[in-house]
Amino acid sequence: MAKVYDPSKVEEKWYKYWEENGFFTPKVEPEQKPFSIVMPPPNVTGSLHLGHAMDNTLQDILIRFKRMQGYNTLWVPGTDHAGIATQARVEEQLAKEGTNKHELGREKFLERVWAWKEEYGGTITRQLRKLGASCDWSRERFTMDEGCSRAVREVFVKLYEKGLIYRGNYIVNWCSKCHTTISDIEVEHNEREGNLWHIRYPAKDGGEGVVVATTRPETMLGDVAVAVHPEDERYRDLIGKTVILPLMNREIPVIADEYVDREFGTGAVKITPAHDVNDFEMGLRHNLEQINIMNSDATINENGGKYQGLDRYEARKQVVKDLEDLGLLVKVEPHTHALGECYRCSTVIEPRVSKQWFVKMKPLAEPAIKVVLDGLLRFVPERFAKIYIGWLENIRDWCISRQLWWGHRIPVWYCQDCGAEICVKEDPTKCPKCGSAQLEQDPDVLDTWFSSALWPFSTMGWPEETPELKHFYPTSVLVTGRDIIFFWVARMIFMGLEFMKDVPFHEVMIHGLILDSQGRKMSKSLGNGVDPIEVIEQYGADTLRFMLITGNTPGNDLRFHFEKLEATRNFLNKIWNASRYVLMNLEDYTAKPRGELELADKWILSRYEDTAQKVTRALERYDLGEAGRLLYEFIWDEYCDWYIELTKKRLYNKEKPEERHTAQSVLLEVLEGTLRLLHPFMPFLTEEIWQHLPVEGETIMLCSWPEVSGYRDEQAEKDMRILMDVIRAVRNIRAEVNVAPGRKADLLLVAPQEKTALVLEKGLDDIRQLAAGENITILTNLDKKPPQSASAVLDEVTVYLPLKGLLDLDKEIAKIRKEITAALEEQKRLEGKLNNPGFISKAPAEVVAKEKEKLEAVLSRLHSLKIRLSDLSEDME
RNA sequence: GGGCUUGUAGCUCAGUUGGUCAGAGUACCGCGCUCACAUCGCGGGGGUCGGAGGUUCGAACCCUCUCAAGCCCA
Repeated sequence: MAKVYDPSKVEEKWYKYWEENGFFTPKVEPEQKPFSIVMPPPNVTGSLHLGHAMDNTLQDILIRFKRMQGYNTLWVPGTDHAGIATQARVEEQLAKEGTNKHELGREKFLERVWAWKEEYGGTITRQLRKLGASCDWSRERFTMDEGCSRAVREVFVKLYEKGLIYRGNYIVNWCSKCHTTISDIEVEHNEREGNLWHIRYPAKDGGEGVVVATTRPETMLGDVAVAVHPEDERYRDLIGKTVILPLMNREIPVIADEYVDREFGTGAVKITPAHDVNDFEMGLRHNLEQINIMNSDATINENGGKYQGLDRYEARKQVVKDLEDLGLLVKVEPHTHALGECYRCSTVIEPRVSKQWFVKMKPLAEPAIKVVLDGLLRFVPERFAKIYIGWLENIRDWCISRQLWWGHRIPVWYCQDCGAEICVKEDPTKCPKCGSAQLEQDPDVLDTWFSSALWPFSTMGWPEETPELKHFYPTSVLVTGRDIIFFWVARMIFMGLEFMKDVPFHEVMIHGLILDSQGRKMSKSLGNGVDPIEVIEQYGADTLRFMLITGNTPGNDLRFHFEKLEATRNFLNKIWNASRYVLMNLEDYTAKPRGELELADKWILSRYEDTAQKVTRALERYDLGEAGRLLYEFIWDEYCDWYIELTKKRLYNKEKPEERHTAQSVLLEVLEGTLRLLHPFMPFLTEEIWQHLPVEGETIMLCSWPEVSGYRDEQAEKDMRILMDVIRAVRNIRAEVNVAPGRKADLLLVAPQEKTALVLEKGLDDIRQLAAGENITILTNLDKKPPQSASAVLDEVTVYLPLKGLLDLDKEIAKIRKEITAALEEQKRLEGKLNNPGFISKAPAEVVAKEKEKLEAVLSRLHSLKIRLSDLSEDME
């Protein structure tokens, strides 16, 4: 084995081994307990980013953990057809070729998209393999594949028949660049600098009229009214009057509506029902006309008079200029306001009235709220449940039609003869009403999230009643980022409840985002993104995985630092080298019952057991960071820094083969168990090492999870602590008085308690080795004054390191005095506590006992310190 | 405007239901290439736990207010 672990040499090999041997692919075993996850399908257009890397690492850890625990484990991977994104890619391609989708025609265009998907769509799934994801690729799905499409069709038709899908003329969010409608949650609101233009609308009767304030002067071309608050004194007389819309010279009424905010602007607001959501609703209340003044590319249309053909922002400039010329522009003031932008391309959204398909949300939302309130579906961390519920309680109908070609086509046909609307599972050939064959299918496709909402059951074969569906649905847990709770999580829940009559998963584990080192979101525009594949190439997948899940707590964001990666890589290397040590000393090892255990053996076995228990518990409550931390501490601080060192004397002494064998056996047992605990986190490293170990089996990933045996040896842990404290104390003294590490030193250890002395006696060799001691004397009672020494006073032991005239007495005395002061303070604090009747009567007995123990320890130490001080003082004389 | 999260050592973060809590990694300082590892070992300095008040025998941890940063929704 090399001195340094090189992940690039082993990762690909093991992944291939696992995948080719079908280790990721479960057989459906109805009598076994199932554990299943559906992977949030990344966009086919995408490549892996750190968010995916973290999300899938979390899932892989859970899956590998449960697999080892013996669950029948299924992790379904797949990709999403990503309507807008994918279509845009192909359109770009066509543009380069000097053509466009309209020249190609719908059918040919879709062929191109499929071809594109075949060629580039595999990128992200290849990258997931590099990450080590143990998902079942034999069940990989795509939201546009045959099965998923059938599910979409089934769901649409059923919802339609139930009256939950309808077509209506409403104001929707239009992206003039993507050229499609988007749903409310696909709109991002960002603060932008703008102006508030104050414009006078003169009265028809020649009066002053009214001044309105607006952030969008160009929309006045579509104004149909001016609204004021009914109780606004300023405008009371105007209500019901008519004003003249400048530029268009249209007569429009002044109406009263409570929606108007008197404080904002002038208190009078222009009403453009076709281009503003609130105006739209007010328009319905007052039965106002909707005048659409824009084309789909956000240029002014024929309803905009002389402004026709201008882009909306050009039109704005022109309108403002013309108003100014007319003397109707009263004032302009700077104003920041939230603008709706397209989540994909950041183009400012244009509210627009058009005929779209909607899902009626109220009836679907109610049960989705209930399952969470009833605890049938749990969010981890819990606080995300509130966000989820809050959203569903205020939900508006879901606009599901998109003006794209790539996606699930809306399964509705219109009879060209009788006008019938036909929605059926199989494509119709003639109108069921009039028999006409003149049918035309709706040109739009469905929102991509419509199909992903079905993911938990569509991937398992629904609407067929497959064995997978029966066994693995509901899935166990969904792991995803908090940014798609609305887009995806909520929709899966109500669809699952509606069509499977059961939740799609029992728990939702929400994790945070990955930020750059300065705490900013990673984004293309900032150029601060980090490519996980490059990280994997440089540091290995295990290092990336471990780094992504440690150092933070569930639900919180994580800052990405290369220093953290390096620290993790070093940890991997540490494990590698600890394993090397074990392996190098295992040549003559044979598995047979071992002899008597030493204190160190009992100690490490007990610590291992404790670690295994805590790691298991942490994983079960989805606290993966904590589990990783526990393993880090156990491996580095306990197994490497102490246990390995403590075994050296036995391993390097071949004269006592039995003792050597015992050490080998415990080293191996603990290492092997620890590797299994570590495997979900670092699949590649653990497999590579495990394969070198003298153990049975095909792969570590199918080994059983270390069972909790309940073995703990409190006494061993306590005794070991004494030994460790003494060793640390000696090292400390040596460093303080500058005794070269290589130089041996004599030691005098005084332990008043017989049992403590016995522990030291037994640990003599260990102290000698780890503290570089030469002649070590252990006494229970110091009958004569010790030689000139540097010393350390512990609770149960006083350590002397004789220094034959080298000692700086002043310094030593000062040190002891300082310690006495500290000890006295602690004594005071503890006594104060124990003399407090409130504490004695109200605190639990264990706590009181603990404090008493502490006091005794302090008193004992204080006693030793005083003796020490008087001895030193005598030396001074 | 409503809601959520965060504010603990120079930096990045832990701190499970209030009682060895004041921690880890990193950075920094000393000493060491001892036959697993210098991607290392040993030792060390460093924080009035954002601020104020309250509950309690006892608060980084619970309550109120307040300041700061970020996110979501309107």
